[in-house]
Amino acid sequence: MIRKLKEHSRLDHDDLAEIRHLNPVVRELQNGADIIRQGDRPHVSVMVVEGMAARYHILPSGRRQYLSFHLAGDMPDSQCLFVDQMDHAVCVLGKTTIALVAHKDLIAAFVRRPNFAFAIWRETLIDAAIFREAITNNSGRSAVARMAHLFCELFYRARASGLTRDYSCQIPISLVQLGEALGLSIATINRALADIRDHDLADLKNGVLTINDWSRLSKRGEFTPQYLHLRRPPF
Amino acid sequence: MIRKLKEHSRLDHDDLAEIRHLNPVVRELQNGADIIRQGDRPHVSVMVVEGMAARYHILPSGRRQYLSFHLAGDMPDSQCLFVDQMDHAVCVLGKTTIALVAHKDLIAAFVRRPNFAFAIWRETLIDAAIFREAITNNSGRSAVARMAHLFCELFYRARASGLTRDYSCQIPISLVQLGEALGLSIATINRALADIRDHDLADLKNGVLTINDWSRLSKRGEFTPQYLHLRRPPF
DNA sequence: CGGAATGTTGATATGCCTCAACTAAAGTGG
DNA sequence: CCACTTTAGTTGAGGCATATCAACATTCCG
Repeated sequence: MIRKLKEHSRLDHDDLAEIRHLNPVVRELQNGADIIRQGDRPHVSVMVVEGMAARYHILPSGRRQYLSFHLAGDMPDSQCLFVDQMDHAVCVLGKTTIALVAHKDLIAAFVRRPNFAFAIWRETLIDAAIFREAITNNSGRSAVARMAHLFCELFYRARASGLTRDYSCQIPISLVQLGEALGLSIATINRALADIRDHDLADLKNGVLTINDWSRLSKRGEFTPQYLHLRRPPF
Repeated sequence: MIRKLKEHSRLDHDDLAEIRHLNPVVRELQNGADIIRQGDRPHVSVMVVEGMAARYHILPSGRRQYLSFHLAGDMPDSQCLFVDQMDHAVCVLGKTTIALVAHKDLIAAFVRRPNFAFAIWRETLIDAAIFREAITNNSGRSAVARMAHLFCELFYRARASGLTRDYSCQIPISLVQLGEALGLSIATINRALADIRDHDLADLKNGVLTINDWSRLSKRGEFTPQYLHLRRPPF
């Protein structure tokens, strides 16, 4: 968490002490398990320790819309710290370990160390920037461009967090989930992935995302990483 | 601003005093004028006093993607309080009056009154919820449903802020802008609006949105207002 | 009064969806 | 260990919603 916050914020010694003083409960969850459901009134906050998590909406029709994906170090429910009721759900992808901290402990820490609060606040604002980018991605781009953009974002964030090895990282997302994230049918998803694979841009197989040509892939997806607001970009 | 914050947060006497102590600069802008551009490094924060504002992305191709709309009382750039550089732009719709407050004054107030900070933070989280809803809206719904949903959201928020008269409110958005918000061509927008009009659900004409049948309109757009997190829903 | 911006409508093209069949891989029980 | 089921991925054919292009009507505004 500290590493993650330092990616975008400056924290002094007392801030770090305050953070180390929080005492989280750690839990391991199986692939697909929900951390929080739509409508819940959570009193704890979640951090991903290992694995991935994702936010999603459930529509009246039962359709699922994935909203964002979260890597180790992310707080996938930071968005509900100051909001009574969940307007979306959060689940894990693959076997995932999470840490839980009570809201009241966090808020007490915020009051003592405003700088810590501002760092988490900034984190929630970057999440919002990612949402905005998703609006643009899913509204105006072709299937292939959408997928390329998502791959770029995931790989870029993974790399910034030191979760990549060479040009690969663990992204245990199925094609169905990819479709539910990008607002495309599974048939289209498959063909778009085949296209990206055939052009030697990238590949997603058995939960591993591999980038073959970053430059062409990011061009294909119109990916410009400013919106991630990282202090030290990995590229 | 106080009225607006009270829609979702509780503030005590000292918080209110702190807010009244801020001294904003007021400016009036003409239709379409930019408040902030993508790439700017703002050191002031903006509030809409009268009229409307909108966030948008500019893509390399020149295409514009509107991300959200903001009514009187909203802070359309709350999202960049703790972020160095704007990843999106903000413009006004129609003739609009805004108030500017320096970031450093706001942050000083946050440190003195954490509760005020939490209220603004909550405001930014509700903005994020609106972004999430836009992802879902633009990804999975038909043209008519998207438009119905947007009309519902705008009217609902306007009503919560006391900006409606009977079943009408001022929404000075052109069809082109509607298309750039919903990710649809202008031809489709026009036909979708005609459909909504012909079914007597709502109408948007000369910058005035009129709701004719709230129940059927909200059904058509799958509109469920929980994500707006209002303490006292207007319906 | 003229020009620009905005809104309207029709014809055609196309990207994506739906449906359906099939293959491959992963988990399950005998 | 193998048959059996389930889940994930692949591919083709046809239809439909929306894009694109084009012409025209209307309103706004100097």
